[in-house]
Amino acid sequence: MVGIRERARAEHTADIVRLAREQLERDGAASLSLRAIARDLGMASSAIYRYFTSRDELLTRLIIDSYDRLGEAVEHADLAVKRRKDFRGRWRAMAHAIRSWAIANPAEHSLLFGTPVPGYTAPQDTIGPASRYTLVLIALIVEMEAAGHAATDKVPASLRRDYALFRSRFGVPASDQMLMKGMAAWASVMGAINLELFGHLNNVIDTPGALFEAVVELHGHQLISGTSSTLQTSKTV
Amino acid sequence: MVGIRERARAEHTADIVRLAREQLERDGAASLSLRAIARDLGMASSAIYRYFTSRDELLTRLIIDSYDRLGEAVEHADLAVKRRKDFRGRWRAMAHAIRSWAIANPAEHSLLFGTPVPGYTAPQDTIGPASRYTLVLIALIVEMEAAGHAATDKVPASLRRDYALFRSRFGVPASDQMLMKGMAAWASVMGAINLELFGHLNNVIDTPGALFEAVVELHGHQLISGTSSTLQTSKTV
DNA sequence: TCAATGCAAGAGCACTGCTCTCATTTCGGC
DNA sequence: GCCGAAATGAGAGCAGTGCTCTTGCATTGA
Repeated sequence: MVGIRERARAEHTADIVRLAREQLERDGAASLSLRAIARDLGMASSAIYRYFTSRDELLTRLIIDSYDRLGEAVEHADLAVKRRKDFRGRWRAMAHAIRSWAIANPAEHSLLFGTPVPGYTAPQDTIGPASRYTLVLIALIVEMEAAGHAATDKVPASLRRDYALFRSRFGVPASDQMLMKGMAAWASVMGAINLELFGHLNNVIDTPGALFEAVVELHGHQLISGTSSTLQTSKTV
Repeated sequence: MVGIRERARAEHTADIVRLAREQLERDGAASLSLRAIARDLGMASSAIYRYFTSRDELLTRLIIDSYDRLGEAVEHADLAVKRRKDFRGRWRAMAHAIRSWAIANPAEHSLLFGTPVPGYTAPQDTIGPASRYTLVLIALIVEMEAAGHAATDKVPASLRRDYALFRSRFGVPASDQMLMKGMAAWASVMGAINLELFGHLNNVIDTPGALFEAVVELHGHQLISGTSSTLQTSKTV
């Protein structure tokens, strides 16, 4: 039997989160106000603290939810590619999914990938959901390698230990080379999206989507081809 | 003859900016407080408004200054490479300069490349200084191309008009291909730095500097080599 | 010398996160 | 069903914020 109180508590918590998300989407994370939420809910501002001990805790909840939504969007985009061996198509799909989600939810994207809120340190709860969208990417490069897409680039010695740790820590059977390429591709995609969303292309280029596509294609090449161009040359000559 | 008043005004303005920058470095942009600055200066908070009409105006001043410092750092790093034809070395130098500056000045970096302050829209004054560090990059690819480093990658049709506009708007004599590679390299570098500084590599990799280096090398290849790997293959075969 | 201007201070407004107290409502054991 | 314990909500209040307005004083240029 679920008590009246328990039920009301769940509802109120959900209401707070819902209103917080609306406010977040409208005004951005920085101007998220507990008092405003309380007003909208018709309750005293102090009552909010029965559900969230601080503004940061509410923010953490929003962050976790956002990571989850992003992860879901990317997973969905990947699974929508029917030919599972079409690695380039899957790479395109997930990269564009990240960008589309960011454009559709700019405030959430900023919350996740923008300036960390000062004084706020992400608690352990966030690192699980935070990795969800990257797991899709990792799965891709693992499958690629299993399908014979070996990479032969030179890997800086300084990274080998990191990659070894990464492999054992997350149980990812991918080569150093593939991990390096994958992370570089990841960084590029996130960088292009950030530049676009944070206005750094405003007076530079009119169709940021096209630039993004160029970045995606370029790293698609990198991922698919066995080596980067210079080494390729010395091999084919 | 410079009046007492004029002199005092300049000094006070400089003091305000100096204290603001100290506060920025210590606590981040979000918690920059005019009242705190006024306290440190031993003056009434309302007096600050004689020098800056709003908090945003002070922030704008800090942004412009930061862009200028970043630009200076990158220019300096580029000029420190004596062999001007060592394009790869120059690319490395400027990429690492951007990262070093960001690590040395995390709050400033966040101010420039993090979440835009809500409700704040960058005035025209900022776009000049904002482009300073990118001009170094642009100069590099122009010189590279002049030295015969032509790129033959396929350029998406959707970007041609943008690049044509870019060329005429900024008077940059670079090919579509080179512009595309340059922007992709730029996005990657900024992306890797943001991921590192905003904590997204925290539980992933222990030596972010090494990952950054890998990204830099990868795009160094891209910039130097005539084509990306796939096209290269079809040419050399 | 004197009016005009620049400037600093102080009070005040509307807002924020957060804490404390106090009354009310619900819950679980008897 | 009763009663103490726990959960909950309201309200006042603290310390802080950006910003405005008035008021008095100091500097300036004619």
